Amino acid sequence: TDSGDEEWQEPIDLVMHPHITNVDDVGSSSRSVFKEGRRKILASSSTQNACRPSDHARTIVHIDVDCFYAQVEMLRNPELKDKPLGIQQKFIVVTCNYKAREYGVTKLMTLKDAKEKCPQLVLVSGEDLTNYRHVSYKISEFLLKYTPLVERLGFDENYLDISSLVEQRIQGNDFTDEVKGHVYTPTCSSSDTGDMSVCTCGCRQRITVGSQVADDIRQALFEEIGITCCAGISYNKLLAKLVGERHKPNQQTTLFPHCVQDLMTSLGKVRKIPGIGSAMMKRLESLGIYTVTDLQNYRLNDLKSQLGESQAEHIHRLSMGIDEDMVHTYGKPQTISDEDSYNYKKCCTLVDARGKIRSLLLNLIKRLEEDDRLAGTMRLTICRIIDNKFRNRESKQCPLPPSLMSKISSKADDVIQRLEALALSLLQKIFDTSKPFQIALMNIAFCNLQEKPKNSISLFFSPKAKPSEKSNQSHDFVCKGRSNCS
DNA sequence: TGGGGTTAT
DNA sequence: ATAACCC
Repeated sequence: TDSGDEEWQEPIDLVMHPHITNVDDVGSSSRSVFKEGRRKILASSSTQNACRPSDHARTIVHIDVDCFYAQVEMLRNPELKDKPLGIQQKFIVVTCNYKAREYGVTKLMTLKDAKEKCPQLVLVSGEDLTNYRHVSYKISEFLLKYTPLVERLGFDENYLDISSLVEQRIQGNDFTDEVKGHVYTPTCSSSDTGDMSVCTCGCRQRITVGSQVADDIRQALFEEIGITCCAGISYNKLLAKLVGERHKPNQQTTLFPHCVQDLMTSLGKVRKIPGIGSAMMKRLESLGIYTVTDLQNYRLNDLKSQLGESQAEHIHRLSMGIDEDMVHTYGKPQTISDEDSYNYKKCCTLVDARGKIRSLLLNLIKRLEEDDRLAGTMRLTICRIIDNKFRNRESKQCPLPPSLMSKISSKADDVIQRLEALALSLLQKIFDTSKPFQIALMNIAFCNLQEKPKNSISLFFSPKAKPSEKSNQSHDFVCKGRSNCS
């Protein structure tokens, strides 16, 4: 990167971005500051206060809706607003509003525990996700008004790359020097001082303006849809997500590069890093790695020999707050699935199984019709109970004949019967259904989703379609998705 | 624990 | 097809 700088030697463990070649982001004066910052890395190997301009070029916002399901229910029925509210799925309170949290109700608490904490708790069933899904997409589509770079994570989180919006505001002098909302300040014993003057590259201004954009977005989201959310603002997805959680609910927090090390250290356990799940956590524990700091200080080469090169490098970078993953524009979903779980002995016979399959399919077919695509594949996933122990999930899938799928409709009973038969044969493939069994959960998924062919013949027979409008509009939607552009 | 999703191998 | 990850 610094070809003209001969005295500079990159410390081997801190070669973070071998592929980054462009530093055109920095002017000539800040270029020396850049080097200054990197010398600091040499001075104390555990800190990375340096401004690394290419890495900091983006402005990313993470939007996290406050207790999403509860908000949707309160929107639908305002009488619930001032009551403690829990959303129930089977015998679990999956989430609750903040009034309920005052009583000590938490996410994923059993019904029994929740009622003990809060006897007046109002419960709404949240097993049918239809309405949540609709509101979820309404929110993502609202966010698309700001930038096409919106990525969904679950139903209630979105990443936005607002770099160009920020650039516009800077060019148009449409900003101030004040950060909107909270600024993350050092909380733990890292060497980060919180001294803003350390942050001297252009990202300081971009992130500041980013906080102003985020604030506008959150206000507009509340005015237009009535939903409150938290936002985290920084220069990559990892940091935006992590910092947004610092002030909840309905607040936003901004993170500048000079406090990244402190934020990462403050997480404590490696499991707190999004991307490190329970399986990776166990592997790391077996290596004596428990905290983010442990992971940062572990020799990268040793980690590589344990986890393989790509995984080792990935999580090692995450531990330092480095994440170059781009914001991927969302499109239509890749799978459409429906699932139900059965406690006790609700699903032990073929008749039971057939009934469960049927109701899953009826639901799915409606959704597939709304989606307006054809499913190329059907997958059945189940979870069995064998001598009172939950087995792992098992699945089988099969192709769906296009001739069958093109006739799909909630009214075409013969098609439904054929799908039912196919699903049952998938069940047979998983285990011998003539022997006793107990199924705790079934999931049916339609995947390999393909846009319906819109050729001149179907256009001709389609009742509402006007040929003149058709070619334009279909192009529009096909290219919104990620995988159909070939 | 529930009812969804995605990506990597 | 499974196993990891996310909410």
